[in-house]
Formats: sequence, structure tokens, C-alpha cells
Amino acid sequence: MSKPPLLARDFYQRTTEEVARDLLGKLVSSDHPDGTVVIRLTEVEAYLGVDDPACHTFGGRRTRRTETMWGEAGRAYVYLVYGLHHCLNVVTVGPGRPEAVLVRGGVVVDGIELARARRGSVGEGSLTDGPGKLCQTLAVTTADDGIDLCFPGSSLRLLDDGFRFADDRVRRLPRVGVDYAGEAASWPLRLVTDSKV
DNA sequence: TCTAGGATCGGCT
DNA sequence: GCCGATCCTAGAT
Repeated sequence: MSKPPLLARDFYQRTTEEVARDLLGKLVSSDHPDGTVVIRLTEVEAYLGVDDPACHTFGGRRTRRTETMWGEAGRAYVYLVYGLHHCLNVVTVGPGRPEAVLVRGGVVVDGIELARARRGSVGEGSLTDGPGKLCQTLAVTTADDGIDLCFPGSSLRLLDDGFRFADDRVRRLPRVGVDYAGEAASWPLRLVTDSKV
């Protein structure tokens, strides 16, 4: 496939909800010694920082884990949930505004053989239909926390090949797995598209 | 130090 | 549809 341009820093330096919407349809490219896997994003969730009870930085929490979210936009925030699954996020806005977009799902558009090998014998549809699975497919771990997604030499990058989902293909739903966040659990910050690309 | 709980997944009923 | 795995993180002591 041809080589689509990198998303520039200013793409991420907007409101988190704008970035989340525009991330749908963009490409995530992951380079490792065993090869490259590229996916097109079809599902994301916005996390709105210190005023969002579902966000790791709610109330201004700043710890070693969340340090990346407090920094520059356009970097990867990777953490471990339930002790065994990784989650990939994209830091938005800018320094001092610890907000991010959680990457929940996509479809593999390049490196399908490697993706299958990493995920074991599972059906095509279940390759990347969840944050933990997606990280396994892209071989993303906490070692990738803080990576600059705008830097051409990074092993993890976000690309724009010009594709965009039409507004009528984007659905806004409540976020998943954040019941503990009270009313915020029902905020429609989960953006889903149908995965037929 | 110690304790409680989690931005999930896959297997089982 | 329900439930357990599994261990890191954060906050309390």
C-alpha cells in the first residue's frame, strides 16, 4: 500500500470530543521486528480529564501511571487493566489538560497474517473488537507508553489516508465499563461506526 | 506496607 | 447471560 501522511501535532491539540470524532477512519500503524500491522479505527471513547469521573485524571489525580496524559498531545497513553489487558489511548488538548481518547476497535487493513498469528485462532471479526484485543493485535504494551505518534521514526504512528466516515455512520453511545462513574457513565462519549470499510 | 478494586476477555451455563 | 482470572495501581494506614 502507498504511504499515507502522518497526522500532525495540531490534529490532537483540539477538544477531546473533536479529536475522537476525527480519529474514526484514521490508520494506526505498528512496526515491530516481526512485521507491521495497520488498522483503521472504527470505535473510540473520549475521556474528558479532571471533570470526568470516569477518567483516570478525575479531580486532578496525577500519578506515575497517568503522567503521560498530563503531557504533550499526540502521544500514546498505554496502561494495564484488570492486571492482564493493555489499553491504548491518544493524548489530546495539551500540557496541563490530561484528556485522552481510548482506542476501542478497528479493522486490520495491513499485516493480517501477523495479526492472526498474534491473536491465535480466532474469527476475523474478533481480531480487534475490544481495547485489549486491539493492543494484542498491534503488539502494544506499557513499554509503548509515552511514544510520540507524530514522529516518523516511532514504532507506533497515526496516519491519514483521506478516508472519513460520514456523520450518519457514526453513532454516539454511553461508554463501556465505567458504571462506577455515576452519571458520567451515561455521557455519550463512545463513538462507534459500522465496521464495513 | 497493606488492601480493594478495575476504561477486559474468554469460557461456561 | 454470567463469572472468574490475575496483578497492577492508588489510596489508606
